[in-house]
Amino acid sequence: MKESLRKAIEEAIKSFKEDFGGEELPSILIETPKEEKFGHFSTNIALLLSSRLAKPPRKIAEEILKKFNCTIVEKAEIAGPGFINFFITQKTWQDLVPEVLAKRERYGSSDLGRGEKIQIEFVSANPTGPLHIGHGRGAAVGDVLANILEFSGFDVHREYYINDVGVQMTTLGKSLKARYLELLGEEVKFPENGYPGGYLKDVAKELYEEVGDSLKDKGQGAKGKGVAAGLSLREEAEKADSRELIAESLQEGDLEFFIKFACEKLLNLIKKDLEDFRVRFDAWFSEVTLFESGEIKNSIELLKSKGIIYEKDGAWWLRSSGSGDEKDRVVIKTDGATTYLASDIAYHKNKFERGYKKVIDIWGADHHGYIPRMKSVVQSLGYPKDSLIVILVQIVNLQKHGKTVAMGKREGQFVTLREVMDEVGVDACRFFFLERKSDAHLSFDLELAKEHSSKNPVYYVQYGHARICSIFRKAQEKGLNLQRIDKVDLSLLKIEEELSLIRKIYQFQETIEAIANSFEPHHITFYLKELVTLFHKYYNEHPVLGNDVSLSSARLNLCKAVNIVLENGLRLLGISAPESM
RNA sequence: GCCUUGGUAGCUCAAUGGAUAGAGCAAGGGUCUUCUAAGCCCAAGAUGAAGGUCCGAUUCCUUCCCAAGGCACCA
Repeated sequence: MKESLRKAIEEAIKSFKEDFGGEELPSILIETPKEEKFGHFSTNIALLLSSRLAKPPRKIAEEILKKFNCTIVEKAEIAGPGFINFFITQKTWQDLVPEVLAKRERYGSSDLGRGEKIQIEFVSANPTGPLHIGHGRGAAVGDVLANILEFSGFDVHREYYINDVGVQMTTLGKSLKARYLELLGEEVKFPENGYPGGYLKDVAKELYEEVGDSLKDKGQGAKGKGVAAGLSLREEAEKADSRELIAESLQEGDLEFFIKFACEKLLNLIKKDLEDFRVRFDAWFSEVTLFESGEIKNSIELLKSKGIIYEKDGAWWLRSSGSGDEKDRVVIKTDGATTYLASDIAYHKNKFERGYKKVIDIWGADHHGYIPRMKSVVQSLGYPKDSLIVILVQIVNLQKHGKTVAMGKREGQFVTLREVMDEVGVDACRFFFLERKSDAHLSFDLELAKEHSSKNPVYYVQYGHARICSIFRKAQEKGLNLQRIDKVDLSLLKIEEELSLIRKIYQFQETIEAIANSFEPHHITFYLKELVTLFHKYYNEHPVLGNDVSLSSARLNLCKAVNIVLENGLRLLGISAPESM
C-alpha cells in the first residue's frame, strides 16, 4: 500500500529533478498521521523541497498533486504548512481483511532480514544465585526481540553466556562450604562478601543428601586459586595446555568441588526459572570452554600480533582508547591472571567467527561504560563497529508498600523473578516488562500488581481476544458460521469504526518492521493496546451479530482478522490469548 | 571532576524532526433488559530552565539544574 503510494509520489516529483542540479532529491517519507483527519498517510516532501526550490511549500504541493496519480488514493489534499495528506479508498482497506485471514499466523511477518544470521545474547546472569526481577526484564526484552526478529526473517540464535570463571565463583564456593559446614553443626564464620541468600542453604542440603559429611575436611587449603581466580596465562601460556592448567587448579583447591556443585545447581535453578518464564535459549555458552579451547590465549595472541594488545608496567593492555574508549584497559594482570575483558574478547571473536552478521548483547544499564571498549574490540578483530549492537536494560525499581526495595545479591535481600512471576503471573509480568523502553527506568509496584492485577493492561488486551471468541461462540449458537471469505460482501464494512480498525490492523506490519529496525520491542504492547481499544469501542457501539446476515458475516470476518493480529502479537510477546476470561 | 541514560498530567509511561504532545492508574460524572461492565462515554490535567539550528523541536546542538548509573591490574 505504502509502496504504491511512494512510487506515485516519486513519479510526480520527477520534474523537480533538473532544478536540483543533478543532486538526489530528498527521500520520500510517508508517515501515518496521529489523527485520521490528516489523512491515512501523509508526506512532507513539499516542505523538504521548498528551501531548495525557493518556492513556498504549499505551491510545490499543488504542483505535485497536479501530476499525481495513484489508483488506491481516493483523495489527496494539502494541509497545514504544506503536508500532502492521502486518503485511501475504502475498497483498498476492505481488501486487507481477506489478506489477513489468508496469512493467519504469518500476518505481520516478512523477509526483512533475508535470512541473515543474527545472534542475541541475553540474561547471562552469573550462576551465583536465582534470577532477580531485573534479570527478568532483560529476559523478556531479549526473548520478545528475538521472536520479532525471527518473525521478520532473520535467522536468530539465542544464547546465554555463563560466567563460570572468576572471583565470584570462588566466593560462591566458599559460601556454599560455609553453609555446608553449618549444616553439619560446625561453627563457621560466613565469608566476607559471601552470598548470604537462603538459597545456598538449600543447595547445602542437597549436597549433604548426596555426599553426607564426607566433605567436612575438604577445601581447607583453597585460597582463591584455581579456575575461580582466573587462569595464570602469562607464564604458563607457552608451556602448558589450558586444560592441564585447569586440572592442576582443581587439585590445588578442593574448594573446586563446592564451586562446581553450587554452579551446577544454581544454573539449573536459573534454567528452570527461564523455562517457566517462557524464555528459550538455543545455547548455553560456558566461559570455561574459552579457556579449555585455547581461544582466550589465541585471541590475545592475535591482538598482540596486531599491536592492539601491548605490555606496559608488567601488564598487558588493550589499546581501546583510540576508538572511543576513555583509556586503555588491562587484559592480563601483573599476576598473570586474565581479566573479564580477555574472556569477552575471546567470546565475541567466537561469535563473529560463527558467521553472525549482527551480534546483539543485552546488558544491564550498569554496564554501559563497557560499550566503547567492546565496540573497540569488535573493530580490532576486523568487524564493523555497528555489527555489535548493545541494548541496555535499565534497572527495575521494585516498589513495595510505597518504598523502594534495595536490590543486589550482596545485600541478600532481593526479589526474585520466581517470586514475581508466581505472584503476578507470567503473562502480566512479561507484558509489564515490555511496556517501557528498555533503557528507561521501570518502576514495578509489586503490591499494586498483586492487589489490582485485574487493572493490568495485559488483561485489557486479552479481554479483547476473549470477547471476540465469545462472539464466535454466540454466532455458532445462532447458526451463523464464518463464511468463506470470497462469499462475503466486505463492502459492507464501511462505518468509521470498522475502517479505523482495519487501518490499525494494517499498522501491525509497520510496527513489527519498526521494531526489527530499531530493536525496541516495547512498541508492540502499545500497538496491541491501541488495536484493542478500537475494538472495544466498536464492540460497544455496533453489534456484530444482527438480523442482517450478510452484514454479520462481514463483521465476523473483521473480528476474525482482529483476533489473528491479537494472537500474533500476544504470541510474539510470549503471552497467552485466552478464549474466555 | 569526567562519561552514559533519564527529566513529559497527582503517579507510571508513549510520541521514525511534524499539524491540536497520547495512554493507563488515581481523582470527578455517566453507562449492564441488548454478542463478556476485566468494557464504553463525558470532563479535568504535562514537555526541568535558558539559548541555538530549522518552514516546524518533547525529539538535534550548547549551558545550567535534578535523578539513577558508570568511571579498577573487580565481575
